[in-house]
Amino acid sequence: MSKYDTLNPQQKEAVFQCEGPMLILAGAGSGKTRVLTHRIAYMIETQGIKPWNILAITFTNKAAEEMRIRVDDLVGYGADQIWVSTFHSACVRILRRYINLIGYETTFTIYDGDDQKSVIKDVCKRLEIDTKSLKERTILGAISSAKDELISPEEFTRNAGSDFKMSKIAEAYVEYQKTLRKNNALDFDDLICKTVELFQRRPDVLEQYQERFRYIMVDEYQDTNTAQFELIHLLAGKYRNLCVVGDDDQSIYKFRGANIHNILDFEKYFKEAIVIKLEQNYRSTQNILDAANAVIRHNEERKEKALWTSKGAGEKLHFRQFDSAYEEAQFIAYDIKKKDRMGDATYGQCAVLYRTNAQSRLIEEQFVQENIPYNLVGGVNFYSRKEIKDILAYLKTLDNGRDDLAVKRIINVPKRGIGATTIAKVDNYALFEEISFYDALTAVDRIPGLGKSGAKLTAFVSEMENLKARAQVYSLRELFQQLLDITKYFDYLEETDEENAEDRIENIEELRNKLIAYEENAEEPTLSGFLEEVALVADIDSVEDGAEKVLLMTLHGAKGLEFEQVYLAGLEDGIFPSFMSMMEEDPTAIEEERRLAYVGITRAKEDLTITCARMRMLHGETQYNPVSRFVREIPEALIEGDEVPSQRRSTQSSYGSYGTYRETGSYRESGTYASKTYGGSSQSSLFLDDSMGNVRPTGGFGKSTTTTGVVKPKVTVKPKVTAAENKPFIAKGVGGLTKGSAFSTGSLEYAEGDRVSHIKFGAGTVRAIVKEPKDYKVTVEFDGAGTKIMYAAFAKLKKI
DNA sequence: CGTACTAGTCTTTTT
DNA sequence: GACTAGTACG
Repeated sequence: MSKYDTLNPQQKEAVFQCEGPMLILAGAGSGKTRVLTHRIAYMIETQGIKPWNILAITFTNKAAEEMRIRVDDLVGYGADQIWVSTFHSACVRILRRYINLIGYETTFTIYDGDDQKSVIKDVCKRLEIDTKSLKERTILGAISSAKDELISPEEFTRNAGSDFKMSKIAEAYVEYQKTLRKNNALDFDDLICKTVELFQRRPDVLEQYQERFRYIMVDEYQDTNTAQFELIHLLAGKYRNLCVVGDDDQSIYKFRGANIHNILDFEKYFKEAIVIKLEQNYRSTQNILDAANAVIRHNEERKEKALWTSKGAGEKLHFRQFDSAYEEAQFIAYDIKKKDRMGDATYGQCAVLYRTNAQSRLIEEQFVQENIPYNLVGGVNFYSRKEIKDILAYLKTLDNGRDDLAVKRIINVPKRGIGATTIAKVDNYALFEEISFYDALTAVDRIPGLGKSGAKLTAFVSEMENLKARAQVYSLRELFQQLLDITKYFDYLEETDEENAEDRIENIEELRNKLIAYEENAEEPTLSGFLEEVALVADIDSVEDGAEKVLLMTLHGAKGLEFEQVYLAGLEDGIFPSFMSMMEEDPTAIEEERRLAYVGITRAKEDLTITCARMRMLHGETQYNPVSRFVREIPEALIEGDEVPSQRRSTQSSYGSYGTYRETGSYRESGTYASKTYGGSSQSSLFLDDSMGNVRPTGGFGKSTTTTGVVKPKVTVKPKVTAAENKPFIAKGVGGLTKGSAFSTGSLEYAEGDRVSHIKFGAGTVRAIVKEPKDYKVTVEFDGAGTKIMYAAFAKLKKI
């Protein structure tokens, strides 16, 4: 009896084949981690492969940790010699050693999103880029995509050609990269592409790592971007022992540069590759799998596969549609509470998944009210809180004086009477002398025009130098305490932000705990080491296992996890799939959303409850959404609960609510199906048609539909709710739903032949205007985007 | 130089 | 609606 006997035939095939390239297409819940860990064990125990020749790469620290633990369990010895690491931390480790070969210092700092933002802001100011017409986030997005694709500033500039916007972005990219280098800093994307650059420029270094990592395994391969792909291929280039595991159906990070073709075309790059499909699912019931399969089948771009299980059909999926997002949240809280009370499930077995972080709030409120313990993943990252960033900026300043951003952040926090003008003067001097901001501070007497402020700067510097000196002799936790003492940071919090001071101090204590934990666990604890660890954590990494708490998180956050009881909330067209994806002409945008739906469904082991709301508030607007198309893609026979308007009806009827919806929906520019923006008089058929499901009596609106103790809110079918009935009712609203619904037909300010502008497509000429019962249909020939037909109410065209 | 108010933006997802 | 950055004023 060996540990390998429990594997199924496909898993065995994957485990026993250690040499050469291999693609494992591992469906959700098919035991891929098991395969990877067993494969590692097999290599070491029976193939005599040295542990230090093995590299296993994952995307999150949590996944890496989990794999490490399981490998430790399986392999008696030497497991600690295996590199089990995320892309980012593996690269940091390599760069800390060799980045000096490509012009950085090995003490580089890592910039997070906020840091990037301040840099780009500064860059825009210097280059006099008008951030109204070219947003910072647009520029950063472009830079990030460029790096994902390994496009250098120079190449980007060449590609930009004479295009005004692109060449502006190119300028910004050049300047941004210069600034980072000057600050001896790398952003997240740099970590990957600088490593690639290192390998490309220094074949000797590459070879050293090729020799070291003779056996490479990559998890979640479908999420790799071009830079990561290149990195892996360079490393595996010599021995070609590359085993990638992934599921094209779970590729959900396109926006982050993930290239689904990395997995779809693996066999093209490695012709000799062995391909193994793992289709037996050990996680979910047949009903859940059938639902998942039914949904994902609608995607064109995928490798055909179908999950199956030896488990029984199990419970049917549950579907509930509510009048408001408030009631939806209420139901979820009640339902989970009921399961707990009835002994059907514990809180720790439940998870609520949603598309956007904003949706968590209502659910959280209900959980608080019902005293349900929960854990929220995501949202405002712990490390991006003000007080945490301040303390970290201090630590960075002590660790690496070259990080200008960090120094500027804390030079006047707590207040030291050092203002913007003084900082600007020092900055100018630093720029002129080509030294760091902090170095300029140490040469105060040479900076002209400082006046009295000079003394304040000197005081700050000696404070820092004092601490730096102590850092040499004291432990990290002692240094932490002295930092707090010397800066009187807690006093500062209490003076400036009385209300939240307690929470903020608590957060700092939490940071202290992390630092202490690091100091105790690390082999050779250093300040740099701690800052690095902190820089590379994801939200999901800090989720405690075994806590009896309901988990609340986005669908993205849930990938790789599983729960007995899963609630998918907000399954509405416009929320999930998102407006953004519905507006894209490119059909792959919806396919990506569908994969996300597939990920969501397959998280459930026993029970899946899908909910949605007819009406919800989003950035201050009331919005009406029909049931998500993804729900309609699930066969009726698998679902119970409220009626799901069928897919067939929605696609075949030319006048049905979905037909209308889709037609107009695809032309929407931005915002919502808000009462505010929707023109026309047919809103009742658009939004509240009872064919979409059951419309509940308006009287129950906002009030508790769930009477005490009874968890199942009854749904009464009402023949039809007219807009007139519905309108005043929305205007009143409950729970913050106070915005009125000012429906307006909106007369057109333009005519045929006029020049108009559109937020997304830019300038164009109106070719035709056709009046339709509920709106004007406008044909516009755009200068840069071709001819589009759109509804006036949605297009928000401006005459120019 | 620091504070208080206003305007603008945001909300798709994140290592 | 909430948060943040920018501006005007003391």
